[in-house]
Order: sequence, then C-alpha cells, then structure tokens
Amino acid sequence: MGHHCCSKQKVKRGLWSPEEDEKLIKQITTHGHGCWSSVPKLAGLQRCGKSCRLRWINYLRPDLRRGSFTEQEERTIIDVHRILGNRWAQIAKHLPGRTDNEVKNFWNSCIKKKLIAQGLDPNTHNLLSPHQIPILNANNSKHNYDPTKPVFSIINNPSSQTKDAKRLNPSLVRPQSSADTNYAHPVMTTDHHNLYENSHPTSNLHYQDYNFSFKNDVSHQSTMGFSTRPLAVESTKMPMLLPLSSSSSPNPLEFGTVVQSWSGNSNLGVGFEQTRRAEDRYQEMLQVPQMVCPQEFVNKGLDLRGGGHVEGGQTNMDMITSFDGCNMDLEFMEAALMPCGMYSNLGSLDQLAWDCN
DNA sequence: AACCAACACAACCGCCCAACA
DNA sequence: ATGTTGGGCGGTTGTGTTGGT
Repeated sequence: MGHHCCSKQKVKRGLWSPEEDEKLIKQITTHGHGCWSSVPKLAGLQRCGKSCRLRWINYLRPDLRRGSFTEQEERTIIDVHRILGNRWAQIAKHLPGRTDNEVKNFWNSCIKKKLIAQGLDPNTHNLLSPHQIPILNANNSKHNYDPTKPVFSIINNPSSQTKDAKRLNPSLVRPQSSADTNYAHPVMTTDHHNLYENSHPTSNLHYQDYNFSFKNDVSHQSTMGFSTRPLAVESTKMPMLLPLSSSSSPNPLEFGTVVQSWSGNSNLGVGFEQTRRAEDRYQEMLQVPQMVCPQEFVNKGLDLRGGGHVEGGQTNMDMITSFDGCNMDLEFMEAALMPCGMYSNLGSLDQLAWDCN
C-alpha cells in the first residue's frame, strides 16, 4: 500500500533516525518545506513527503511544547472537545505548542478513560446511565480510576516526569550510536534553530539547547473556568459550555454570572465537579440544572434560542437548550473560548469550523 | 530474572478536499 | 467537466516501555 504521492519510490518506514531528522531539519530550516512531496528528494531522504511533513509538524518544529499536559490544558481539551468533538486539529489550535496527534493520543489514553470513570460519555460529555458505566477494578489496571477523585489529577506522575526529563534533556535520550533504533526525538541544534528563527521572524517561541521554553508562558494565565458538569438537556444538539468559576480563578465571577443554582448542590463554584456516584448524577439529570450565564451573553443581550434577547441580565435553562440552527453568536463563542488570551492564531471563528448542520 | 499485560505514543493508512491542468 | 496531485485530518496500528506477578 502507501500513498499515491510516494508509491513510485522506495521509501523507508518506521521510526526516524537522528540522521534523518538532521537532514529534514537542515532542509526545512534553510529552504522551507515548500512542496512536501519534493522535500525527501531535496533533503536526501528515502521517505515519503507525507512522512516528512508529519515528522516536522509533530516532532521537529521548534515551537512545539513537549512534556505532560497541564491541568489547564486538559480542561481546555475537554471543553473544546465538548463543542467540536474529535476534531483534533481544531482542538490543538487552542493549545499552543501542541499537535493534533498529541492531543488525540492524550485524549485516547487518558482523558477518555477518566471521563468514563467519572460516569461521563466521552463522546457526548453527557452522563452515562448506570448500566453503561464499566466496573473499574483498580486491581486490574495500572491506573487507578478512582471515581471518588476529581477528573483532573494527571500531573506530577513520577514516571512521566522521568519521560519529560528525558525528552528535554537529549543526553538522557539520544542514542549512543546510530544503531539505536529507538530514537524518535528531535535533534535540532541551536544553529538550526537560529536558521529557523531567522526565516520565521514572527515566532515568539524560544528554543535553546533542546529545551523548548515559551517567552509567553501560558502556564500562569487564568483558566478558562468551564465546568465539566454535563448538561441535563437531552435534546441539545450541541452540548452547552458552562463557564463557571474555578478554584484557580481569582475571581469567581470572572467569566460569568450565576443565574440559577443547582438545587441542593453544595459544590458550586469549585470549578470542576467532584465525583459522585453515577447513580446520583443520573438522578441529578432529572433536576433543573444550574445555569451559569457568561457575562458576555448578558452584555450582548444574546438570545441563545436565536432571535430574541436576554432580558434584565437574566436567563434560564429553558432558554439555553439548543444550538439547533446554529444561531449562536459565533463571535462571542470565540471570545468565550479565549477569555484570557491563551489561544493564539485564531483570527476568526472560521478556524473553529463548526459544522452547524 | 523472566514473562506478560497494559500502556504510551510515534507513525502510518485511508479518506476528503481544494487547487490546478 | 474531469482527472490528477498534494495537503490535511481523524482513525488505527505497531512497537517500545512500564509495572505487576
């Protein structure tokens, strides 16, 4: 098999060697990639153009951010995934320095399981009915998906830290000889990076000595503050974002105005729902849900049903039930997704590429 | 120490779409 | 209008690693 773009030529497959990376980096930093199908030939590589493109985009680009996903990034992935679904490339655009492949892998290997363990359907972000929730026996898994723990608890895993350290310190990971076929990490040199920087003067990312650091570090920015609470609106075509105050947000009303509270729910404002038994949450679906209306909705007098206006700065859940017809103010949606400037390169919501049909 | 299962993630596959001849 | 090509993307696979027995 193989792609039509490279079916005629003899191409190498599998992991990339340091020498191959070196050639590819040298080619792109000095000449740019241009037509990807011509890159292998120009770089002296026996790879298909697509493979070169993938290698560059996912691993060799100097503006990549490596290492574990932060809690904030995980929240972002979940929140954007709730809107866009498995559109990894679009989701990755909300995570500077992350690739679609990385986001996809992280979702499939980590977030998905956590959501399921929390009684949430990873596809719809709605509650699973009790009989849909798998019985997770911690004894059968390396990972302990304790449903009594919050969804977001991924960081500071010693083993992953070790991996990160290896990634960021090539001396720990680079093979001692070219015969080491396990090599799969960038080998861009500072010289290469300087070349790339010179040819990409708009880059605001800093690269030195194999260590990717950001001049504009997003790690200290405030969170999006979106709740992971699933909506109890079964008719909702597009799940609704619920901007909610977060423990890490200094201002609990930073992103929204509390319009109506969950009845009898004491953990409002914690930001991310602490886990309860799935049965309890399933019962909760029958209750009138809390709605936290973003201040921007109120300011804009946005009618979430499409057409009218929110009166008196108040709305209710009955009004916010559906995105059918896609009457949502897309411009606002973008703004709501970018409350703290953590997203880059999003000039318009076209890039969100909603499928409103 | 050896084996095995589960995991993590790099890489590939196949499809879609836009541009172009 | 049609066929070809290249780029992009999501889904899937392959393989090395890790941890438990």
